[in-house]
Amino acid sequence: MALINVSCDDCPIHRKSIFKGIDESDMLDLNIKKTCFFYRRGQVIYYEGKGALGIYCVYQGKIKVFKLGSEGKEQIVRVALPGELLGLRSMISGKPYAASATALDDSVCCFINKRKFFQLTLKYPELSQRIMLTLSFLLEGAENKITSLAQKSVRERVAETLLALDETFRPDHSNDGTVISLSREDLANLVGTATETLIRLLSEFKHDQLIEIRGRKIKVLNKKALLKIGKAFPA
Amino acid sequence: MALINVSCDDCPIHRKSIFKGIDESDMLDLNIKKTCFFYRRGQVIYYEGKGALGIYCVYQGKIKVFKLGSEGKEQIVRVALPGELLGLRSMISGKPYAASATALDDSVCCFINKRKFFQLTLKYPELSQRIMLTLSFLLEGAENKITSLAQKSVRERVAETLLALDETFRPDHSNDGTVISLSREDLANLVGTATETLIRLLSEFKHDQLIEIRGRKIKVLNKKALLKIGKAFPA
DNA sequence: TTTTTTTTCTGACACTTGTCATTGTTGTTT
DNA sequence: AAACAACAATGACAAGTGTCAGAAAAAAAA
Repeated sequence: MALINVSCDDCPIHRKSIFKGIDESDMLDLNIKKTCFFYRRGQVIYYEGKGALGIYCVYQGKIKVFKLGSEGKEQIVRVALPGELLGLRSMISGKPYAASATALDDSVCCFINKRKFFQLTLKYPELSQRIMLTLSFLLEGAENKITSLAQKSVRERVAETLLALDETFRPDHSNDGTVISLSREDLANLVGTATETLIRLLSEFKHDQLIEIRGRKIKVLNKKALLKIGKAFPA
Repeated sequence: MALINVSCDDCPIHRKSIFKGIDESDMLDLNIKKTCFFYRRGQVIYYEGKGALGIYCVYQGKIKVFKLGSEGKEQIVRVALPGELLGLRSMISGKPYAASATALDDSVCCFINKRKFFQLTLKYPELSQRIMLTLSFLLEGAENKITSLAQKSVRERVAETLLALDETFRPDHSNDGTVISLSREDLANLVGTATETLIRLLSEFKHDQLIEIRGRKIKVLNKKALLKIGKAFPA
């Protein structure tokens, strides 16, 4: 982890982030007050159990947010991409982080102080509104995941997860060429299964030409078939 | 379902609900504008997929909030008790309900119009704050449930769920005498397992004197042992 | 009450999934 | 480049869990 300097002006997403619509002057101030960090793959942004002093805004890269189960196994709760916030819930509740966050790729995250953030919410009511929307969105995703974990087979969940990742990791507006690059262990921890089981199912999907595997890179070839296996509705 | 008239003054929880701190006059107005419904056990408050016109505030009873899986099986996402809100997320996001809600006991819920509600949030910023807290709380619960479903055995989850219900259903300040009264099917749908499996585990726990079963009523006898089985941390 | 329906419970069995052990492969370091 | 470490893949096996079928018990209706 190292300090780095990136400007909100260059931020690829700030016009789409929850900060859109903020005055020029406040944006400049935010730009100065924030602290940006560069994280190499595998490095930790924050640990479960630690106190939250503010939020992180993902500027670049991919961040996995996970909880540790009673046996020490990671359960990935979500993967955060540029423009998304980390630690929102803990900042709001004032309680310690309920999950840890580490970088899946080399990443940059900007830290925004709690006080600064709450100042902005006071000035911009639409910011509060957008936070509620963000939380609602996360909650909906979490409840879908609960239903999936409780009722679907691992096979179904793997198909579902591959499709979701294919969608999430897709570069803007590109129609093809999405490549999922995660360790098998991370993928398994996202699906909620043992690494070996995940690998077996990937092999099966590969054999059936539903996906293409090159090292740790996975490419979805047959969405329709995966949709059917995952018993999911088309996005 | 039938119209009924209950007053916020008599509301057993309004001093603890998110509406605490609202002016007398606004409270009176809310009291008039709200619509209260009485639901007999099993009756529906709202259906997944329908549009949300406002929120419901639980006044009395127990409400199960559930999603339907791809095979039509219910997954209970949470059980809402007096003072809690139903449909908050859909009202905020403006999207259709992502879950259905039905009464587990004879219950009373008060409906508050979307417009009225947003009026109040504009006047009382602390209300927005409390909504965010509520959403954060729900999200934390959901993420814990994800980890539990992904990593724990059914046996562990049954123990965990029994303890959680014992806590949730406990009458205020009473130290003993909590009785869980749910159908086996609902319990199974809460735990995320087949009804038969749940019943077998209940029989086992009963045999080991961890719980007492009288019809559909379950009483926790040995919390410590259940905690150990559930690999949970003491509340 | 008696009858009917619903719910709970038990048994048998198959199959999905996790665990352990081993080998092959990829990528990193010296 | 060789040596090493990390990761990916496969096999064998046991245990947990879901499904189906049917009996017992409880609740609801007549």
